[in-house]
Amino acid sequence: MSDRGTGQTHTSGESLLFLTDDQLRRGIEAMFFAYRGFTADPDRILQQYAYGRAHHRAIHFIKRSPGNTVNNLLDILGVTKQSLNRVLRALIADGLVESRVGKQDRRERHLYLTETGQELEKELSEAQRGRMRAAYRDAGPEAVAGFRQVLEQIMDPEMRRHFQTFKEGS
Amino acid sequence: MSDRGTGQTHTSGESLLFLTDDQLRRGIEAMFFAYRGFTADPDRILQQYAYGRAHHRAIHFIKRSPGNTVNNLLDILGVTKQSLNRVLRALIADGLVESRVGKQDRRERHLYLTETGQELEKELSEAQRGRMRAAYRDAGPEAVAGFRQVLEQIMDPEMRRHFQTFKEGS
DNA sequence: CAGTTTATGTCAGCCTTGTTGACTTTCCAA
DNA sequence: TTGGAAAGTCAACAAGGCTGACATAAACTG
Repeated sequence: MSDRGTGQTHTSGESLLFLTDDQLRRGIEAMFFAYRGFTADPDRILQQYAYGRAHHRAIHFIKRSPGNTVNNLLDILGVTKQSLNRVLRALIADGLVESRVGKQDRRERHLYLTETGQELEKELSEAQRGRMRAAYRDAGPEAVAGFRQVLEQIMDPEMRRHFQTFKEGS
Repeated sequence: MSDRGTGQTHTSGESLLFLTDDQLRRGIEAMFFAYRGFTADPDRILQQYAYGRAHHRAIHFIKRSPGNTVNNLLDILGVTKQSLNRVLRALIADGLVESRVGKQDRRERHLYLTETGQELEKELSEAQRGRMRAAYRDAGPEAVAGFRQVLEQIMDPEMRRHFQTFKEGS
């Protein structure tokens, strides 16, 4: 099983063994298991506040670019406005997010974290960064560069747009 | 924001700029966007069969180690037996998975893909591998090694056990 | 052999988070 | 002034998590 021709061949004398189906399968499983770990710590925290991952995602991207419109957030998160709205309504009602009417275009709502929202964001992101920091440290800077490179290639091109690519130098 | 002390320091003269909160944030977002791409192709296929990601995961791990018991699968997938059972029931009813009573221990059920199950598995994994292969090829073997290293560090230790580590050499 | 533990399955009910469809309000712009 | 975009809301539904309770069969243990 899984030793179909693809990837077993060689081109231009370079070994392409890292492209075998079995290597790809390992990569796939690594993504699966790692993503579980990646979300585990924030999930535990969110439970205490009766929130879910959807709330975390909204909080994260509002923190990243405060004043973002709902439409923009919808595009980034890739969910329907009804789905996002339910989450935002809860966060606004609980005083974690503030929705301000746009000044140029008063149809738009610009989203900001309140003080309380900042606090939860910090708690969540510190937990998540803690794990990432440990992983980065153990793997080293070169591995991290490869990690980021591969992840960026896995993304849909439209998502790569939202992902502010790390430009090195300086 | 996000320029707290951690990671900005230097130890033993080595630059630890890759551990800044901002770099970590980028890694976190990369995981988020990449995971979306990672599941996008199989998701599209599954929709045609009225299955979901949960079915894909079960199919994947039954394919990976045929004859696995339900308990083992539960451990790998990290869901409740009720949740897995719902999925397995559908797959068995649809003739994609076969459940055989254990020979040593007749309480156990050993799971196998049927011919039809193999076919769907192939369709799903070829789609998913296609994206991974392209990403791997574009990033190159060294980036892939780093990618795998970091992912393995992100996992929970218990999950690392299930993840058959790639041992290089020959 | 009796009692306990283990593996599995199943029913019922709940929650989160995604979906679609329909409809309203606001308001910009042609 | 009218069309359409942006945003919000209501309703209904589905997938796939969860807990709790319970049933069965098999294996294990004293």
